[in-house]
Amino acid sequence: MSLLPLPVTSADRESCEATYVLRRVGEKWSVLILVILGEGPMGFNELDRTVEGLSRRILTRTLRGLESDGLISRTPAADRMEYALTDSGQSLLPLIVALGEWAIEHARHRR
Amino acid sequence: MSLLPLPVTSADRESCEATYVLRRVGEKWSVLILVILGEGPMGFNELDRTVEGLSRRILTRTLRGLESDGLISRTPAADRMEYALTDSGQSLLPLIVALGEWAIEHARHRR
DNA sequence: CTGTATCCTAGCGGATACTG
DNA sequence: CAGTATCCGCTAGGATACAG
Repeated sequence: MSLLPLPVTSADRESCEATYVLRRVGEKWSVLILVILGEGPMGFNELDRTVEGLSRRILTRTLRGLESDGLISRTPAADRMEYALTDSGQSLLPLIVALGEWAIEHARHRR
Repeated sequence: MSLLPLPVTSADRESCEATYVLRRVGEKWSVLILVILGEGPMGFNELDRTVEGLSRRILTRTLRGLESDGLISRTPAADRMEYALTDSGQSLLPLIVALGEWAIEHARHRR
């Protein structure tokens, strides 16, 4: 039995819900932000200071992307913006962590 | 207890084995190719015909990428090239499928 | 059958400076 | 504190044509 309809058409791809999550996961900082927020909500500047090498511009865009996918929430708190995982984001986290652990177990042989 | 060292430095990121897999998974066709090869080895043209909307150029690059990550093998067979999942690729597949299933369960609310 | 060569576009990622 | 405005380089993705 087959997981996929073969041949795979463009329409199949467009209709596939999986692609957008995969793209998001492939972004440079998204997963890191998700893992960090997995340890608790944070403000914008707190995130900015926590992740070295990430500019505010990119942080903003990354947060917006995660928010538009419903993975994190963005709520104004007293004197700061607070970012936190949504239930959706919470439920995705273990899968991402599993991917990370897989990668660590399988030493890369590239290059 | 924390999964991460906080703050996260650039060096932490560079040393993290997870990133390259995440990037690969985020590529447009990689996961699809992995899933297809999960059903059995295939030749180049077979793949080309199976996946509609994927040019030979991009197919070549995708295959090379997966190969350089050790996820698929590329062996000359009688009158064709044969691509197949490696053990490494086999072991990654369930995690990818899990991600796909997660995405299907959680209807996107974007846009 | 299995690619390569060329050329092009869009978008990610980033540096730097400015804003309410 | 939480962003925006500009500008810029790199590369993923693709169209099209050619090659051994």
